[in-house]
Amino acid sequence: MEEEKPNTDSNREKSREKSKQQLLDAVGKLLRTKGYAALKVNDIAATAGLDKKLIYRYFGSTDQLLDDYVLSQDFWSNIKGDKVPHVITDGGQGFVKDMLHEQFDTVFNNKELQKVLLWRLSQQRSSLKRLADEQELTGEQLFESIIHPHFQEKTATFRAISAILVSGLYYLNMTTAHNGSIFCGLDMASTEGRNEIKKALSFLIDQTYENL
Amino acid sequence: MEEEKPNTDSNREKSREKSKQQLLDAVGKLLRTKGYAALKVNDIAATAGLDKKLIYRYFGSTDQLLDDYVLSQDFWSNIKGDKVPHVITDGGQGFVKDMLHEQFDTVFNNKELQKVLLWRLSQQRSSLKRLADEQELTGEQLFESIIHPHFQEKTATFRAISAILVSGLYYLNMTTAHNGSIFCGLDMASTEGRNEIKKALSFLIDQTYENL
DNA sequence: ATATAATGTCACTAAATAGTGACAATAAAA
DNA sequence: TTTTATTGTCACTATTTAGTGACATTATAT
Repeated sequence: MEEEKPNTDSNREKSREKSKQQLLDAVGKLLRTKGYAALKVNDIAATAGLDKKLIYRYFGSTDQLLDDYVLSQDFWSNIKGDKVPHVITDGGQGFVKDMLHEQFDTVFNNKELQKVLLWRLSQQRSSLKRLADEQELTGEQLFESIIHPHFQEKTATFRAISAILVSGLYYLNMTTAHNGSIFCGLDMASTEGRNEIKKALSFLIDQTYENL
Repeated sequence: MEEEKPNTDSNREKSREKSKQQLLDAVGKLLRTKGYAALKVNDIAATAGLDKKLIYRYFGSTDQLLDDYVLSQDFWSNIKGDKVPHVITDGGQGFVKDMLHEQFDTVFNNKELQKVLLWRLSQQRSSLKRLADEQELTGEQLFESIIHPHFQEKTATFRAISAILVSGLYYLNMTTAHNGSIFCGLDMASTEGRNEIKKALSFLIDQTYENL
């Protein structure tokens, strides 16, 4: 029977925690390098250099290990809303622009995040759903504290614009990672191509703030 | 040895072609209902009501059957550039808007297309790559014949804007199909939510034509 | 020192999966 | 009618996969 142990500092406890961590790390490594489809018990155990039996003993099931992994990571730490400036005089225009640019680069540079986005589109999994829900919550705070005061009854349209832009960033980066990197004639793997996207983002946000 | 047969109208030929078609249809059905990950020989054969041996005999391999399937479909028929009006007086503003709206609805209503988009993001497969390349070609004609004459040296930015909008439509529809359907607080499965997206698309395109 | 309980290893089962060889049934050709 | 070639069926192999029971090893408690 698996029971919660008091967190003594015994060798056994350390050993157990080390093994658990090795297994969680193996999940991350496989996810980054081969994607969610490669997350199979045998491979995870092999990658961790441990016996798969331990997965069942420590996590109950492969599914639980995967959920534990997802919940243990903070994929959005770079993006989260805790960077909201305290004083906002432009209705959030500068902040939103910066956030989108940063999000675009973060997803580009974070292979694991890309794989998670794809995973989330491909499989039903409660922990991934929860990720999405948490993101929605963070976004909601933003809309309520910054966007709504500025755009008032136009907030819904601003939401739609945000939805399109954010989704666009996700998809473009996923496409780049896997297929050829040309989209609408722009090379999404090149600095020039990506700068065009950033220019476009800035333009669209500026237009929205000026004319919505 | 598999050799090309003259297209006689013999019973054998008909039988063979019927079986091949049943197998191709089974691929489509599985793709629509369960996604690309469910495209396994045993399941395809079972869905077709035929022996899997025939897959190898008629297509050489499962891979080849899948490629044949992809190439046999015209996923973009609803969207293709053959709807370009002959006389354009607004630099394509109306046409581009209509196209995006239509594309948004088409992807939403076409489960198979959604699965193909996901497949394309998830696996390397020459036939899928070719799909993407063909789409690029169609787009290129549009950019050269309509967009460039109007936007001139700003064409690259317009490309970037298109890239963002089109990707956004793809991702939003994929997200809707699989996860919860709330994105940026809008319900992408509801008419209201989708209308907000369309309003936003129109707004962004109009702004681009007026102020880029 | 001995007993107990936990970690970790190994060999196994069972199911799913891809692919193939042998052969029956039958259409077309001789 | 006999021969030939093709369609379609079936049983089989080999591999991969998830999961488990038995047991050795070792740390902790008595």
